[in-house]
Amino acid sequence: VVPATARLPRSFYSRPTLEVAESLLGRTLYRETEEGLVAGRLVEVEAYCGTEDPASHAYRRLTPRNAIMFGPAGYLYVYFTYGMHHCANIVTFEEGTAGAVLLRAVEPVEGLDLMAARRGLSDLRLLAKGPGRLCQAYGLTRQNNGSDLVTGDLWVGEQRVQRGPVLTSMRVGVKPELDKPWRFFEDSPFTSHRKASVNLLA
DNA sequence: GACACGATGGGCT
DNA sequence: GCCCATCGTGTCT
Repeated sequence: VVPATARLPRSFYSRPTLEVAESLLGRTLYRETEEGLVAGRLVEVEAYCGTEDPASHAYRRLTPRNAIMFGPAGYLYVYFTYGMHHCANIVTFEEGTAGAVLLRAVEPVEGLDLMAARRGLSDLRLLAKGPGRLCQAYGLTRQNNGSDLVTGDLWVGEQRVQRGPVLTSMRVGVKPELDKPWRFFEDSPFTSHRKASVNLLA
């Protein structure tokens, strides 16, 4: 059952990246297409802080791939990696700062059959655990790069449901010397890399 | 043009 | 936990 909740306005995303990342946790990510509706509660995200963050794709300069991150907040940045996976981010902060929040995992809520069909498996815990799996479950590819979360077929609802405290850790897959404790997650069977859950901000 | 390298995930030990 | 497929992208020549 999809809760009757309005989508988040652009002003939600037009804030400092770490604030947006923390406050996205527990909110529901929706996508409605011809295939149907899928929804999942965000349980894991990571903040990437543009030209101030050597782990960000936007660290060096604006390029054709990362251009969307330099624009206004509330748009989707999707990139392709390892020859087979997509990762989706929500652009944050003010135009020109290139902040983004990587969507790493959701707890599936609605459209489980559609997610399972797109993923080619039915294990609930594996539908959207990890950024590549999340993109596959939502059907997101480079074609969705630049999608507007304020008006488009992908959006985040205002309602927030938290099943536990917001934990933080170093980010996943980032060289330690470049990293910051900018991963925000909930201890959940739907969160990836639970063993790497060192809370360095506590 | 050439080349090195992933903000990963599935399979196997 | 370890291995590695696979290809778009950025950077350098």
